[in-house]
Amino acid sequence: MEQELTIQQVAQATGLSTHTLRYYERCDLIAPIHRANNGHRRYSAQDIRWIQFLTKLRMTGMPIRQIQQYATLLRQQPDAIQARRALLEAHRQTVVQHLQELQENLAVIDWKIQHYKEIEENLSKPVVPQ
Amino acid sequence: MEQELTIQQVAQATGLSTHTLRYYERCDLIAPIHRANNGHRRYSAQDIRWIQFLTKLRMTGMPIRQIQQYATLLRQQPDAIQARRALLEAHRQTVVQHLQELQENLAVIDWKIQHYKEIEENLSKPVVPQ
DNA sequence: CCTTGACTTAGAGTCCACTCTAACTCCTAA
DNA sequence: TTAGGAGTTAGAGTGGACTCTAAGTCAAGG
Repeated sequence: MEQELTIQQVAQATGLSTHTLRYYERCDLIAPIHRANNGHRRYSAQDIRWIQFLTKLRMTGMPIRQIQQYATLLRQQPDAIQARRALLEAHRQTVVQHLQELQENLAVIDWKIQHYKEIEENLSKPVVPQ
Repeated sequence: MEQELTIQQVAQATGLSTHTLRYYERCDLIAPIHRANNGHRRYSAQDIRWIQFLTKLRMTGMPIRQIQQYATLLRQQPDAIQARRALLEAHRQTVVQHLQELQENLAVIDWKIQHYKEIEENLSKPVVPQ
């Protein structure tokens, strides 16, 4: 009943390459994956949920080191909810800050684009207006 | 009258290291800076304005290669306003997308934090309520 | 039997953006 | 006149996160 997926299927499902999936496992971002008789990896639904979440952590810029810590908490102290929450909240703060910074810088770029538009318009005006 | 700044002062003003300032110049992100008699760099107000803007481009994730292109347009075809605008608008789009992605992923992280909070609350409740 | 193709591993290579080093030149103040 | 400090250069080194390679195993199909 337990549907287990091959590394290819997981790559498809998560958008990661098979290389990256193995790399993450080597780095302990992912706990050792269950193997089929032939030694091939078989990912459980659990595994996939975790990989999807860790991808979100990566995409928000959490470094591998920190994800390692989180993953370790998850595996070695499944009861350490507070520690996990603390880690996520710290990360949340840096993401919020990064977002703000991005927005501010984007505003400057927008301003510049607007500025260029105005110049372009003036250039296209007839030399002697009216 | 023209206040020209030393590399140290520019580092101070922009938050970049002197190393990075020289590196940017070597990579042609910054045009060759005017030199004092002793060969030391002297940055003009213009230079500083450009460095500040390029820092915003970097902080929004524009790769060095692309900033090189923009800088080249700026120096070699000061009239190519349209090309510059096109470049910035393309970048703008990727930033907007990245922002959106960040926000979505942040929402998932927030949700997880919330989830942990609830678990913590339940754990702290008396075993036999009421 | 032999090939094909999906997997395995350890380890090497790549890309990006810095960041640092070593050897050197000047200038100034003790 | 010499010691310190701020510059200069070319080029090497670093850190992070992949990404790829080579050599091997194994199962199924022709």
